[in-house]
Amino acid sequence: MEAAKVIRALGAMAQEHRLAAYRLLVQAGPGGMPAGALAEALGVPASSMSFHLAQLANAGLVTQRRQSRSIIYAADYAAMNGLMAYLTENCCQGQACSSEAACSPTLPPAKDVA
Amino acid sequence: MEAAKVIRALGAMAQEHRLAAYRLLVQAGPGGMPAGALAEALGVPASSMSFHLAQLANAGLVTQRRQSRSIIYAADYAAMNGLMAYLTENCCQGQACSSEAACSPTLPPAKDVA
DNA sequence: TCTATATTTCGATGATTCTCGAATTATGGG
DNA sequence: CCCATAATTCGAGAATCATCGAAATATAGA
Repeated sequence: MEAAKVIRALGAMAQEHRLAAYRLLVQAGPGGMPAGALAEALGVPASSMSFHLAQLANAGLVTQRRQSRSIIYAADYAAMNGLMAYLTENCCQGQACSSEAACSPTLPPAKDVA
Repeated sequence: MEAAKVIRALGAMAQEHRLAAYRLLVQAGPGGMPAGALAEALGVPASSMSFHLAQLANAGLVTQRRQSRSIIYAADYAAMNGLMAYLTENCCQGQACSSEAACSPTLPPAKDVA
């Protein structure tokens, strides 16, 4: 994932309603959720929700498909993986950066691989 | 890490110069880099760089310490770990979300843990 | 103290973002 | 065709962000 796309993805998530919406979509799974349900769940006017969903979609973090009168949004897991991979590689010294392996503050003491 | 802090961290990284600066700081390691070196490396005026570094510091992503006439910035790995942990837990269904274990688009077929 | 270096703060400007009601588009049913 | 539902687009306002030169602050050395 190139830097420009990463910046758009980060910017898309850096907003209260959008982060909340994305979290709901992750919970919802591949089935996704209609825009209206998200708006109601977050207590946001439909037009505002639409604005935020467009940002998420533009950043490639969510997909949209029409189903009858509703438009169903769903989290795009591949995009999230790409973002996590970028951050892990570029912002965590390539460490696995999670509970199992915390970002080491410096390079490993010795190159035990070479 | 609570949502508000996550949003500030995401917003701090969602900018070309700031993402680039943070990457340089990660590469630099715990020793960090002085503000001027970052400004020069990125080709940004000192006052602009200072503005961006303040954002990163405010988000808790970097620390600053004075060393003689320079102010040394360094990546705060704990903050990055917290951010990654939040994203992994809330945006990846708790999967390890990295090369070794891609975010599964849905819950595992069976609960082989229980 | 005077001067040079390193950085931040101030101030002004332009650009982007967020919000939300009103109007518009798309779909489905009678 | 008409009406209701679901969503988006439009338009205007407020708020925040990004940029950068000039001025201010802090440190160090002669």
